[in-house]
Amino acid sequence: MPDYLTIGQAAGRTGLSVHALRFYEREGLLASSVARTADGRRAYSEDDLEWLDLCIKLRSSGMPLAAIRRYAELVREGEGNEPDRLTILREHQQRLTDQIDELTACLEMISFKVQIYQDSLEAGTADPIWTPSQPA
Amino acid sequence: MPDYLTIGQAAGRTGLSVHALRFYEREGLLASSVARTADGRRAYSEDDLEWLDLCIKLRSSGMPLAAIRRYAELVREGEGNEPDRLTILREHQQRLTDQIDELTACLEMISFKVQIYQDSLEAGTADPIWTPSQPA
DNA sequence: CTAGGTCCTAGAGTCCGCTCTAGGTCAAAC
DNA sequence: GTTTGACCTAGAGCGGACTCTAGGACCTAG
Repeated sequence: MPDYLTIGQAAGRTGLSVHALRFYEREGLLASSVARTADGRRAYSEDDLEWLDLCIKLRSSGMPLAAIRRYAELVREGEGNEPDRLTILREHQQRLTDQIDELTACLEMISFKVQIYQDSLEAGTADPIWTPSQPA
Repeated sequence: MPDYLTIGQAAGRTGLSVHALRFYEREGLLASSVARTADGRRAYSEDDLEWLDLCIKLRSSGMPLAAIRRYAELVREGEGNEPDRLTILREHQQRLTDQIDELTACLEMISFKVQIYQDSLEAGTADPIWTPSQPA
């Protein structure tokens, strides 16, 4: 009896809402089905939580639910499809790298703008720096 | 007469769709209103395109349309609200930094998983590395 | 015994960011 | 002179990811 958690507790620990937990399950995002108590309530194991944490990381890095579902399906199918899983992960890895590069570029631009506004605000009161036609 | 572009050309140059260009305008995301030809067609200036590029960068880094609209409003209002603009930019800058950190963490996790799958696939054919209960 | 709290299911609703449609104008090409 | 193609407006529709509601079961405390 490796302590199981109720859906409410699982929500507390993962940061997902109770609704989202049920939703993820319905959507087939879980690698293995959540156990139920005698009266039909969900009982989350540590493994379930670990998997959920993976899902959260994948989601928060922009992987669509459909892709997570696909990955979960492969895991459910069991051994033998590791190359397919690897492909999914590597594709996401690539997207992630690209995304970080893009965000970094955006950050640079924003930082540049922030610097300019700051300088102008510090220098005098509201010195216009940008052309009137396109103050940014 | 600094050459103006039709909406189709503007779409080509920005990468936005014609629909999206009209949508952004309707949503008040533009800093200054796009000129019109005698017969009512949009005529985009270089300044318009520059502003659109800024919008695209802000969007692609996750700034919601509402925030871009707010920023555009401030710019339309003219000088005097630079501190407010700066605040919006700095908030986004912060979110961006956080987001990059988060993505970097996710990337590390994914890369770790990729490494493990790769090692196991290279070693023998499909060596299970993960506990049966939670193959990731 | 009843009020409150947590849980259940199925399905409807919401928000965001577009995307597409309908119905119409205009100009150039055939 | 009609067809093609780019443009116009207003507004409907869509996909993704939740989020919430309705209606009901069960348990615990007062």
